Amino acid sequence: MENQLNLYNTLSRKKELFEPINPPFAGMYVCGPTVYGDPHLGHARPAITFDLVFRYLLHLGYKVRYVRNITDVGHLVADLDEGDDKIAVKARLEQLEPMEIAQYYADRYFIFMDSLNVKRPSIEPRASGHMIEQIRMVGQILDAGYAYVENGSVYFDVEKYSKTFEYGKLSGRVLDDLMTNTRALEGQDEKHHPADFALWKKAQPEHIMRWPSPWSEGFPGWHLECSAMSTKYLGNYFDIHGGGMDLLFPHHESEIAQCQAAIGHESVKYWMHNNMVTIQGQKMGKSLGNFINLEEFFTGSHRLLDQAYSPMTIRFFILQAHYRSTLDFSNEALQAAEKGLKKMLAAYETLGRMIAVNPSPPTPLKDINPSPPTPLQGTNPSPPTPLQGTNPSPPTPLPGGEGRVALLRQECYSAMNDDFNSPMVIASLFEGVRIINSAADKKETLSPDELVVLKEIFDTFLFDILGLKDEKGNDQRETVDGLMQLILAIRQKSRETKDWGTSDQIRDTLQKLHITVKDGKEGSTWETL
RNA sequence: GGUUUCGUGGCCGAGUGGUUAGGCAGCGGUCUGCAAAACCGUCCACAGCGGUUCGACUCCGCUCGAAACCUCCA
Repeated sequence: MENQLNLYNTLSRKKELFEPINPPFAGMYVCGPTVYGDPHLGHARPAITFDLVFRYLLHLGYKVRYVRNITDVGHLVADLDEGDDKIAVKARLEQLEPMEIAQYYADRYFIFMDSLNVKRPSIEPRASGHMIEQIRMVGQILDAGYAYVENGSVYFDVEKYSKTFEYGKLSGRVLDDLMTNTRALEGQDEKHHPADFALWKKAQPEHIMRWPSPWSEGFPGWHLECSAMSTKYLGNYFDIHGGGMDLLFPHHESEIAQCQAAIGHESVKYWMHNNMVTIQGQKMGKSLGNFINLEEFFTGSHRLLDQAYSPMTIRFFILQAHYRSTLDFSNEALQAAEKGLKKMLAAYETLGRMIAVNPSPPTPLKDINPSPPTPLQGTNPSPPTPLQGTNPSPPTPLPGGEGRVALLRQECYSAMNDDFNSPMVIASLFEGVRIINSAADKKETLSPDELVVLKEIFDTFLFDILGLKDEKGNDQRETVDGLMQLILAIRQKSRETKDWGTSDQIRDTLQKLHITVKDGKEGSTWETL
């Protein structure tokens, strides 16, 4: 009962019990990037948010098909004197094929998302590769009578649609307001109603991205690709559709209308939206000069950044806030996240040493090392546990799960089941950190079984579900570890003879190599920065 | 102007009608050859004004402020 997943459905504005349409399968579609520029913070948040959802659904045992599109056709440009395509504009500026631009930035997107340990979705379809599907959907909407052709372009008839259906139900818009508040835009006189939107646009002569269609040489409208590709890969009715809150209107609103018109019913059961990112309380925008892309975060090469922040610091920071809250980036906040994550990972290492010293009876350990990002995933990634009907229960707990340690695990599940509350999970894990460190200090005792359960909790939640990982290189780990044991043994000897000169020289030299020696009651340990 | 989401301590951020969030920073201790790390304790709070209630930070209303969308963007 308590282990049932609840998620916030934007459509109902309530948390709802997650009941997949076809268990054990779960389908999720998320609006991906328009690949005409380098990935920035605004790309990281939805990617990580829905990566968390993806990972948790997998953990619960669902067979998840996660579809995230690549928009390589581009959207219309802001200054509408042109009505141009973003990718096309960039292509003209840089004297490149549009597809060359799209390929370059798609590759960049993948690289940066990989570094953030975002799992690759099951399918990443491209808009340009689904022209046939989009054209067919335009035809379906025309056949249903909810669109009209004007001068080679096709528009969705919002006014007619709203006589039968509720256009605006997702975003809370009222059509009358839209009518009065929509700006009269140049070149839009083909529309019968200001709220109508394009399904197909006839290309002007200067347009370089164009495809043939029954109506004109042109390109698909803004919202069509998501409707066409989501239903193609997930069926006419699927579980979750996600994206940023900024897409609520008009994008997702129009998707609902398109599917209703083309298919005869809505296609999405649960709508999920992540909130936005601000930088020092301000919106992030190119015009404000506070637009920081991910490469600049990772290298620290932006005037607003005091230092570089690693991908895992960014990820941890994003997960420390609930996905439906706005998130404010500042150096102070990022540095706090960096330290917190380091403390967490250090405790995990401590835990590993305690288990090595204190072996428990032969209990099978699973996933000793957090798995690196899976290179490629099939359409149906295999779940970690057997399926158990509509509401799979979490994996069978290891023995020894009693008292505070078992409580921790329960808290983690409760938090995740309450609309993916990752900040609560992290708070619980920090309680685990406290327990581990206290035990290491001999201020508390942990049974071998408890140690194993703690490790299982960290492996499951910190690494598998939150998707964090230790960024320290593992290449020559054993060699370095052996060398360090030797060095620390020599230093220990010099300390026993009160040869502080030697012992301090070792410590200080190691510090210069970014290795910190930590002296404790039971001897010394070390860690890298 | 409209729609939506918010306003929590020095900073970031959870949560709840009456009971400790958590992280970072600060302060006091323990430990230490010195330090670091770690542990323990501790200070600082719920934008403002009304209302409902035995009791509100939590519910309702208003005010002020912020962000997103309404126009390209996550």
